[in-house]
Amino acid sequence: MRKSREETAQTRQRIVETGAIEFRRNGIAGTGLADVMTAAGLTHGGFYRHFDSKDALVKECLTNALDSLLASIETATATRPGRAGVLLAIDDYLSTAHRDGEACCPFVTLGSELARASEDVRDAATAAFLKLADVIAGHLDVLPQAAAKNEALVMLSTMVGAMTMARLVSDREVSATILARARKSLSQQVRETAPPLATHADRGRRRARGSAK
Amino acid sequence: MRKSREETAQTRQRIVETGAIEFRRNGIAGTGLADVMTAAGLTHGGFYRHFDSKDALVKECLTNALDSLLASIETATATRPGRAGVLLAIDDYLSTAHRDGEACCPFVTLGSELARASEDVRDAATAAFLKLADVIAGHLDVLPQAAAKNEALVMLSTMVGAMTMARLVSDREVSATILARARKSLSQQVRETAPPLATHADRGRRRARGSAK
DNA sequence: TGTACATCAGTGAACGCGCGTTCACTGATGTAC
DNA sequence: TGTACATCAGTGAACGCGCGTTCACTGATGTAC
Repeated sequence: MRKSREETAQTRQRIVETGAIEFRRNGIAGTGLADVMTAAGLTHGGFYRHFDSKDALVKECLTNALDSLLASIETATATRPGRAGVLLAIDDYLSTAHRDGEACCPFVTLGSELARASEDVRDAATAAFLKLADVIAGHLDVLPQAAAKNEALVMLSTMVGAMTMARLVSDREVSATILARARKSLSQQVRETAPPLATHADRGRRRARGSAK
Repeated sequence: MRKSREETAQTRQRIVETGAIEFRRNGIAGTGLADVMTAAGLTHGGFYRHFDSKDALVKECLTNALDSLLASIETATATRPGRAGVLLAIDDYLSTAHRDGEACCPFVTLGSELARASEDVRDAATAAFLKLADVIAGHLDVLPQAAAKNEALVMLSTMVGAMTMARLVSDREVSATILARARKSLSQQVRETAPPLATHADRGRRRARGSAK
């Protein structure tokens, strides 16, 4: 039953992609290797031809999921220049489609489990989180990059927290409200983003919207 | 070996408190009943004299943990009137002590697992989250309560998200940065909180800090 | 108040089950000549 | 290019282990008279 090199590589990829979905659906501890292999159309015995251990699979699946997340946020931000791109990414992330989909953010679907994962796995998660912050920060172009990255870290935290709560809450209406208010709050935050010393444009905008008539 | 009614009640309480810590430490799926019972100084066989199932224990432990969280936030907010109390609660929650302690917020330590928990468990979590939002909203007294509650939902989401990321990140410095920037951002948000139509005091404060000079 | 009996908290062994991992085996693929 | 052999992807059974749950048993507590 030996398979060709190409087929082997495809099988391996299929296991990773299946696992990336299954782990997010049922959690790391809640997903057995047999579950993943069956979902990938295989029997569990062949698992160790492709991976050294469950943890090795978890790491690859997480990396796969994080890459997808990064790609989707890069796509969204790239659609429009500057802060407008960030607004789009926020609305995508904080959508009910993202909440209910099988590709939901791994920081949300696996968040509490990742805190207890192996150093390897946590390193991968950390790197991806910082890369995400860089992408967001790159579009907060009215700020110095150091300040923008700090802003991005908080914005991403709000996104992860809001999605986490939107998923764990048992009331659909509350869930939708959490997402909607987080979208509104973050959008406003992005629009109000301004460098430490106000620019001319910013001063005009602030006066027009805020305290004056 | 029968115990007195008082002893029995104490034992039960001890199991719940031990479980509330163990489940947060190792996750729900990662904590066995034998682990909890041993940590409570008992053998696992006696478990079913106190609870119907693991899920029943989980529910009680979660409720216990959520009550503690609510109490700590109520205590912090009650220390100072109005928004100053909220600032205190934010700093408490987003501290490294809270991050590293055994009483860390269950939305953080169990977040992704709770999304897959029984309806019972999720109902309890939902009620607690809304109660927390009410406590925070009650102290955002410059806003109408409906608006204040919406603000509170987003603020709590940011707190949960920032703590989640601070725990899962493998780099201690990044972890501290996430907490620090979330504290700063939320504090500023609370201080800038203003009713839909700016008050005199607010207008003066905004002019002094922002665009003028 | 004292006595006899029923109750039941806690112990420790056992249950079936699913887990991660290993292994003998199969037969198509890859390699060496 | 063709042939002989080695490799190895995948199967299905088996491994030891820990899980949630059950149970017979013990003996102190609670209750009834």
